[in-house]
Amino acid sequence: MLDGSGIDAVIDWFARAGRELPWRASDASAWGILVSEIMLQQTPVVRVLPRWQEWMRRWPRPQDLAEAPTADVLRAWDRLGYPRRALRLQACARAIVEEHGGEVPVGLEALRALPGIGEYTAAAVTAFAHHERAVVADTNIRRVLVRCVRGEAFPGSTFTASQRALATEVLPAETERSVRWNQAVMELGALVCTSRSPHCEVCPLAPHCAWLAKGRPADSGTRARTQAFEGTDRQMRGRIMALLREGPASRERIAQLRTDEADDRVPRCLDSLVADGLAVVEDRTVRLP
DNA sequence: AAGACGGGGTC
DNA sequence: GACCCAGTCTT
Repeated sequence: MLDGSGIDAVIDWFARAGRELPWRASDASAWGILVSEIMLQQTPVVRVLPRWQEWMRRWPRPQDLAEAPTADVLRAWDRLGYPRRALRLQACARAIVEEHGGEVPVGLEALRALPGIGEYTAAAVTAFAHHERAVVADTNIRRVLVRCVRGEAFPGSTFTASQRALATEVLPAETERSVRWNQAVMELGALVCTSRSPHCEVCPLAPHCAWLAKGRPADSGTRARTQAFEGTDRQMRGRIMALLREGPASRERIAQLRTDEADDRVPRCLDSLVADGLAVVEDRTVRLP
C-alpha cells in the first residue's frame, strides 16, 4: 500500500540520500534540464555527466546549439550512443528558436511536438524544469511502482495503460509535492530499487512494498531477451561514426572496418547513416554533416 | 505491438 | 556473456 506516509518516506529519503546532479541544481536552466533528459535516454548518469557539462558550457542557450555546425554537435555527443538523439536535439533547439522565441515551451502538447521528445521527456521537463504537476514514468519509476503496489518483479519494456493509471493515482495532488515525488521516486529506482539487486534493507518503501512482503518473487513471465550487439548493424554504424568523429575518411578507409570476408554491413550501414543525416558522402570521401 | 537504434559498466 | 541504462520513432 502506497499512501501518504510512503510518499513522505521516499521524499525524506531523497532529501537525505539523493545525488547532487548539475541539472538538478537550483540555477539549472529549463534548456539544461531538457538537454540532460535527452542525453539520459538510455544512457547512464555517470556517462552523461562530463558530456553535459561540456555541452552546456559550449551551447548554454537553444540559440547557441541551433547555430552550431552539426559536425561539432556530433563530435561533442562523443560516445553517448544513439547519435540520432544529437541530431534531434539540435533540431529541437532550432524549433524552440523558430517557434517558441528561444524559450523551452510550457505544456505537454507543445513539448511533445518537439523532435526527440516523447511522453516521458515531455512529462520530465514539465515537472523538473517548469515545476508543474505531471505523470513522469521512466523505467525507474515504473519498476518501483510495479514492485511496491503490484508485487511484481519487473515492469516490462512498455509503459502500459494500467501502469499509467497507477502512476497517475499515486501522484500527489499538490504541485510542489508531486514534483518532489517524481524526482524522489525516480532516484529511489536508480539507487535502491534497482533492477538487478535491489537494496530492500535500506528502502524507505520496505514497510509498504508488496513485492518484498511476498518474499521478492522472481518474474513469472518470460522476460524479453536483450538484443545482441556483436555483429549487428548498430555496432558497425557506431564504428563508422567513431571514425568520422576523427575527421573525413575515404570510402576505402571505411571499407576496412569490415571484420571478415563475410561482413557485408559497411555499405548498408553507410547508406543508413547518410539517410539518417549522420554522414555525408562527396566524391570518394565520407564526413560528418 | 515489435524492431531499430550505441556503448559501456557490471555481475 | 547476458543484462541494464531518466526512450523515441518507425513500421
